[in-house]
Amino acid sequence: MNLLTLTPVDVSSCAPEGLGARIERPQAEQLATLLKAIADPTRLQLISYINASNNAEACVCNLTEPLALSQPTVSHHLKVLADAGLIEREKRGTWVWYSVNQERWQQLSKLFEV
Amino acid sequence: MNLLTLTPVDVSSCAPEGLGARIERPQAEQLATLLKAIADPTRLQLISYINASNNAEACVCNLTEPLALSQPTVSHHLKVLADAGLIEREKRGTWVWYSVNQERWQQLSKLFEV
DNA sequence: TTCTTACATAGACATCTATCTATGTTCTAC
DNA sequence: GTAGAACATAGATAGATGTCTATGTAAGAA
Repeated sequence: MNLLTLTPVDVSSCAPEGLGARIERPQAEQLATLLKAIADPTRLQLISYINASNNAEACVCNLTEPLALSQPTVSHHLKVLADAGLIEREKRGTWVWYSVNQERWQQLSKLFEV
Repeated sequence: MNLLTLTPVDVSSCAPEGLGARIERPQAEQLATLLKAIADPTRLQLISYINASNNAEACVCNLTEPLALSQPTVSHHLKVLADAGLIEREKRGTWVWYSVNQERWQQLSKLFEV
């Protein structure tokens, strides 16, 4: 089974009332998949490092050293975040630049307004 | 190692600027522990079911049947949520009533205001 | 006391996941 | 076309986790 769905979950349509009303299993699983993407210390750091970078974007090579992780491991985590729609990927020459999808984070924020 | 720290993380002091500024490993691990508590479909359903109950509280016996899970499994998930400070426990007679810690959820909401 | 009900804890087990090394792919430069 | 740099993918492995059954604990009723 895939770690994450290929089409990122739309929080607002999948749980329009947040967690204030009963959500059924399929919606709960979609939300959990999205939340699992951020429920990891390395990925939280990646997000914060990208946000704190120039133009709020960073390439993989800028992230491996400060996190003291191998390049494939960082690539793996960035893929998880990208598959969840939380960050965006843009290839420019040999480099790949990642940036945070702000709209998506705002959706998440609303989910917790119980 | 414990699944969750015994003293629930204070989001606002551990990441005062949310994910807008670099967070270091210890803070990232604390936040991840908190987020892992909600990054599970069963626990998301539990939260929503508690919120949707009378007086926004529910006992274990009210939750096992609609979730089609064994009582120990439900107890386990409620413990994870309680240890993270996301729900509160109150024993009344033989029953144990769980309710959502609203303040804590608001803290979480602010975390995502990137 | 004894029984029953509601819940927690312990231990086992299958699955998931974070990390690594090794290798593939796609650019740029020469 | 060849070499090197940046990143992705594949496969392996140790550790984490969600679920269960079995059992313990505490409170009320008879």
